Amino acid sequence: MLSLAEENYLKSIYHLSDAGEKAVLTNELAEALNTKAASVTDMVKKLSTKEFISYEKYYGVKITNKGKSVALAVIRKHRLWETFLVQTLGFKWDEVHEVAEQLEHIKSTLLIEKIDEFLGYPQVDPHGDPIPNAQGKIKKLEKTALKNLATGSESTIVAVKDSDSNLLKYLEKIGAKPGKKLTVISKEEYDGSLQVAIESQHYFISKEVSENILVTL
Amino acid sequence: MLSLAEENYLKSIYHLSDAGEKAVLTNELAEALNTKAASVTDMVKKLSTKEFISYEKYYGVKITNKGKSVALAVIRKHRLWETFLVQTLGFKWDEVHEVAEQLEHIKSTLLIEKIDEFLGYPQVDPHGDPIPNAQGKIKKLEKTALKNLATGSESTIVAVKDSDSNLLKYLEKIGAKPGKKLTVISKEEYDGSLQVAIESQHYFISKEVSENILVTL
DNA sequence: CTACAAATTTAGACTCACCTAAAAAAATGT
DNA sequence: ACATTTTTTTAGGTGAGTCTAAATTTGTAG
Repeated sequence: MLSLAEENYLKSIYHLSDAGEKAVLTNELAEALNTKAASVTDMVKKLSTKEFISYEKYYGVKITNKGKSVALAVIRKHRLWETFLVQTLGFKWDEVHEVAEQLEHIKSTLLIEKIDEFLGYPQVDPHGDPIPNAQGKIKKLEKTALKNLATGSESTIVAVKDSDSNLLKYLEKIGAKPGKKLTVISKEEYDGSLQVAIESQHYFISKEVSENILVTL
Repeated sequence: MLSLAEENYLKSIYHLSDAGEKAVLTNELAEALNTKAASVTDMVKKLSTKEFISYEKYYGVKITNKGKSVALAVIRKHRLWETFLVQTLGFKWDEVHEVAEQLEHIKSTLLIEKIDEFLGYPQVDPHGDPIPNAQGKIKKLEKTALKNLATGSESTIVAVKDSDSNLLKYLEKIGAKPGKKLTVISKEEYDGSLQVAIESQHYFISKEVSENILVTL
């Protein structure tokens, strides 16, 4: 059974390596985990002998498939808990991270499968990040800012980048929640604002706001 | 901030001392916490200097008010999580303990208050144990086995003692769930069986079953 | 190519929570 | 009352995960 620290290292390595694409350096990891390089070296040796990563002195670490599957399980739990906190308990999505960091380490496959079921098998968390399935498969979706869309294009809201609570309230009011469909009616060249339709209601959206809404086609 | 181990010690001390009534001995604690007496002595010294308990060599420990409030906060979380697991996620109440042992250590007052609200401020957990409020006050209720009731008395089901899944299924079928009202219609002296009404339906209940249903007047 | 800077590793130490074995105190039986 | 048993404490040690300071390796600029 992996310790809390080991799980956190693997999660960070997974993220910093872009899902295992590139190697991760000691200092990057130390920074991400709020610890010192010397501590990272120690832990990295341990994870290496356990074959969750491969480690070459002075060249950084690469995550193995074994390591990836641990990382993805933790990420799955993190994102499901975040979704639960927001959808079920009414947390604002900028309040959930810290708690989810704790909940992601609860050991019980039954629990997380029940939460998944209870939430109706969501595909993305409240930040719009995809939730790995029980086998660790991620369905990755192309996210782009609303402002990049062409006139006439249809898309689905996936997340909001900023966590300003005025913005959140405004979006709440116009029904711009993750999952909602959205069509770009027109764009104003001179100020970057645009007109959109959400459930056949039309709204004007400023350039600033349109940069903070993430959508998928 | 208290460590996981410290919280577990305080919780055990609280329980073993009958809510702080009597002193707890080193060996009792070692047994309850699955550890060795020598380890208990160490920890008990630490908790004592932090004033969560008072400790007198060879005479055991007594929990202080400060210690009680920590213990009650942990117990509150444990019981709310158990209630959540059973009521919301459909766990059987004999499957929840291990997971709740982990969840009770999640640090977030907001989270536990939201869970409490979501559950509708339950008074007892699925085992019929009372849930302390946010201030640590426990409303204790007189529990007794159904078999002890006199003919004609009305009561509310509070919990089921046994965790036999056939029993649980049977009780499910006749609607004998915690919270349900129940009236004793008649008692048979020769075999201890009794007839009860649950929501104006009448059922025969054997002596064995009546020993496993806990009620409150 | 060499000297310096930056990144990384090693060495040694700390805290936490646990352990075993031995010593000490308290409880018990006759 | 005293010897034996039981309980508890002390002493010393372990592993996990962290730290600082020093040593080493790698990268870079002239």
